[in-house]
Amino acid sequence: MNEKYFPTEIEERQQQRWAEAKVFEADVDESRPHFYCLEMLPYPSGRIHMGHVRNYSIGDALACYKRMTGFNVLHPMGWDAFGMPAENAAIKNNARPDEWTIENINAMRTQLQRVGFNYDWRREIASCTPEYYRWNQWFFIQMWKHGLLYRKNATVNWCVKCNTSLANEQAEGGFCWRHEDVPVELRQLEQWFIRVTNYADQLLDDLDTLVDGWPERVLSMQRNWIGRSKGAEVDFAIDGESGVIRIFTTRIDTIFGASCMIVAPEHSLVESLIASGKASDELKSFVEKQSAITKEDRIAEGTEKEGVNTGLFAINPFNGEKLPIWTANFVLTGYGTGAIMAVPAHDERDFEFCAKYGLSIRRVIVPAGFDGDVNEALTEAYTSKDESCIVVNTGEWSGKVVPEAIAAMTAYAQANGFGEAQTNFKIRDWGVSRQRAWGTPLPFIHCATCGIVPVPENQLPVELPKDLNFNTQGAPLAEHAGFVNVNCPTCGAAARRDTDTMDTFVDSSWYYFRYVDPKNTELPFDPKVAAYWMPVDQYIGGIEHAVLHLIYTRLWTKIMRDLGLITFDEPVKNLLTQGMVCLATARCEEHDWLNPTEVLDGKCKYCGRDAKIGRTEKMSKSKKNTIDPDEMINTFGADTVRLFMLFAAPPEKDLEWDDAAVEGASRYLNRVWRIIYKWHEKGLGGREQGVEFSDGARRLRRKTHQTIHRISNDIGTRMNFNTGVAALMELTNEIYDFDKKVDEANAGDLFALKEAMEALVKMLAPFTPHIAEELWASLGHNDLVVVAEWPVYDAELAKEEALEIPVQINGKMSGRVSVAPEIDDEALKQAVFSDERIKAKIGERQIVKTIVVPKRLVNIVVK
RNA sequence: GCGAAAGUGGCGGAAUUGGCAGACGCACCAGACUUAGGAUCUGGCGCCGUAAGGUGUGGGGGUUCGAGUCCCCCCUUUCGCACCA
Repeated sequence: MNEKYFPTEIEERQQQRWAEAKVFEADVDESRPHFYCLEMLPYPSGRIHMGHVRNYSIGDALACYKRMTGFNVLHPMGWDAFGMPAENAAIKNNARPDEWTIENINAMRTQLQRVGFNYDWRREIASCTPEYYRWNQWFFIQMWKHGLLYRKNATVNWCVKCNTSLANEQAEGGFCWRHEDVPVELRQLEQWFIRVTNYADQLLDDLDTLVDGWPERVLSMQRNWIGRSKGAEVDFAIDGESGVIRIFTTRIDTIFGASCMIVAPEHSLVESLIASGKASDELKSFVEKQSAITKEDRIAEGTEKEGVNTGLFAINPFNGEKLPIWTANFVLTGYGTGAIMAVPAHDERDFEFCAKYGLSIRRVIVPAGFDGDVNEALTEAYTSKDESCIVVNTGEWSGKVVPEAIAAMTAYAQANGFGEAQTNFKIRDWGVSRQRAWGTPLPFIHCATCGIVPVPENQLPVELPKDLNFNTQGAPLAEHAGFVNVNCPTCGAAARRDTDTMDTFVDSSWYYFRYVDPKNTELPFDPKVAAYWMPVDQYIGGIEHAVLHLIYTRLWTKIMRDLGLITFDEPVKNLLTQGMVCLATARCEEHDWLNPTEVLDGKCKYCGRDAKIGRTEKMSKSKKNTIDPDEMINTFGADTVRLFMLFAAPPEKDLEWDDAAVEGASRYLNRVWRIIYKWHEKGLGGREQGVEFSDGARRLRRKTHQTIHRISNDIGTRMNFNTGVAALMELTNEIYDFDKKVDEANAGDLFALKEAMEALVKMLAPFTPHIAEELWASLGHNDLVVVAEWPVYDAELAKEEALEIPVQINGKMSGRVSVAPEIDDEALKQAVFSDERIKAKIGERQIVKTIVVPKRLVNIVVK
């Protein structure tokens, strides 16, 4: 053992020992409980960043702890290796995307290995390999056969920077998910879709089974995204015309309050009015104007409601009333039927619109016990969602409470053939085609006679050609004759391969199923092996995937269940969304974003202008507020970096990088090293039975066992690594205290010291495995600490010898009494009332009552 | 606007069920050792006060013997959703 702690040297050595001993390799073993610890796989961009290090340090600590407490732990890592940057690099540098990607993977794997993460590298996967993506193709063919995949000409989101279409989830708020400043365009395109809407109900309802294991934030984001709304569709006949307007409403009970109908400017009714020349000039120009505005602008906050009367009338099927038909900007074509009935009395938007255009307002809902005038003019919409509200002015349904009226009126509409119950969702089918070349080819062939024909399964994978030409205006795949031209598998005639590729979110929808059986050539995975490991016990990753990856992967699980591969409904039992790694930003007028080292005394290093230190923000290359993990590891060692990240904040909170605190973490490890080095030199002797323990030794043993108890809870149950580290620091401080007064001739003292140090080193292993391993060897062990048995908690030894019971008078702290730990309430009371200090404080006052919280506190109420 | 989470020293954060507020660390202060220290060790460190003591978990009210924790109102911050019919 070296006197000084040299992290980089020991880290490499210990990593080698682990690799040689293959201790992180796990296989099916029915004799032990199993635990699947999973972290979101990285995109091989070239370098790992601090966000990765944090994410993986959390998972690594948990995996190590679980392994040490007897679990068979699956802890894999892989690469989300298809995607745009590789293709862009190919275009820019005339490189090959596969080579670019593999180089990056190799570099990043080396980096991850330098941090010393305990992965089973045998199970590594890269989604860009044919061995992997052939199963994407296989899944698509199964989905096609089951009617879960279809092709349709549709309006899709298009990002000009990505030069491809995007799924709705990837175009939230009208901007591309990869390019936050690039608004998406709409294009008409023939596309592949996965029938998500078949699963919308399940995706929503099953969220209820995740409430204990998933953050509420993610659940509510998914609920919002799925956006189920239950209501009814109702047909309104058009006065003097054939055909009907079908509307969607969640409040059919308010239909007697309808003042007008409003259709979207794109509605077929408006189109046909214009086509037949019956539209007014005002209507025509309004529609023209609206079609020039994007949906996002049209529904942006503060946009005034505008509309035009079409001149037509609709007949309310419930009461025969004639209602003018309007078109307006706030009615959208993409939701419901693109047409609504406007009920101004009970909807804020409708109120605003009808008030503006002087349309009548009729109240049809009142609160329970309402005793005012039903026909008195409302000054604002009455929108109470209270189920006890009563329907009025509504013919035979008047007097019913809202839920009953909705049920009865929906039934009436259905019975009379002009409506039916209907559930609407915001979530849309998943558009999975991408017009890019670096992705999984779609395994379909377009034949002039046979239509769309799946590639026969025994011909999978459909491999991506390696000799694509990226310097072309068109699509590289479509221009590759060898790829495109093929014979139809059914009729044998000349046909064309589909030249789109799959959304890369397909790859990540099921990658962790592949880890359980990564070499399988018959199926994506062996259902039996998956049944052993899955579902994932703990998944750890960023919040940014709340409605992207995390909804797709839930969908995929349900599809795989329906394909008979698995039997469970949800893939992930527990989800932890870790916070971001942040750092202060600095900005100079001349040189834009500055690295903190480029700022000297608040001035830009280059030009001397004031450099404003801004707020802390997520580390990003563009803001130049990044810290390179490799540099930090070179300076402090991987253990220090990991310790800092786990200690500085609870995992779900954002973490601000703090150089001083990193040094603090380093100082702590040096402190542990020093005390163990000292006793390594002196020798601690062997364990001896039947020794007498001094007060100090008993105290240290107590702390040791209390710490074992605490940290097991902190890591295993609460996943609060920060308090776990704090507990280890306390134990270390206690060891230092004891070290000052230890009697080297006393076997009990040496035993207590050794016990404390061994426990400390073991408990450090999940956080700082390298130094723990090195110190474990110094303490005379030949086995590996990262797979050693977790220290055993002895409740007897952890018990306090005396309790300091706080005493309150009228709820105010007034002193303490020291009593035996097994004291009963009566004896505790006596001890308190015989305490001179307490007696003096009570003085002449009369004791009203005394509250005793057993073994914790006494409160005396006096007056 | 709706919904959720949060607000504790100079800072990051503890306080597991309503029971000693501020664990642990950073920064800072004082001292020791040293040729030297950005090493190490010892001590201090919420605020007011020399002290005794008082006061204190965003603000106000409440429940309770007792509230950072529970309830009501308000303020602030962050996040999500937002003409969704």
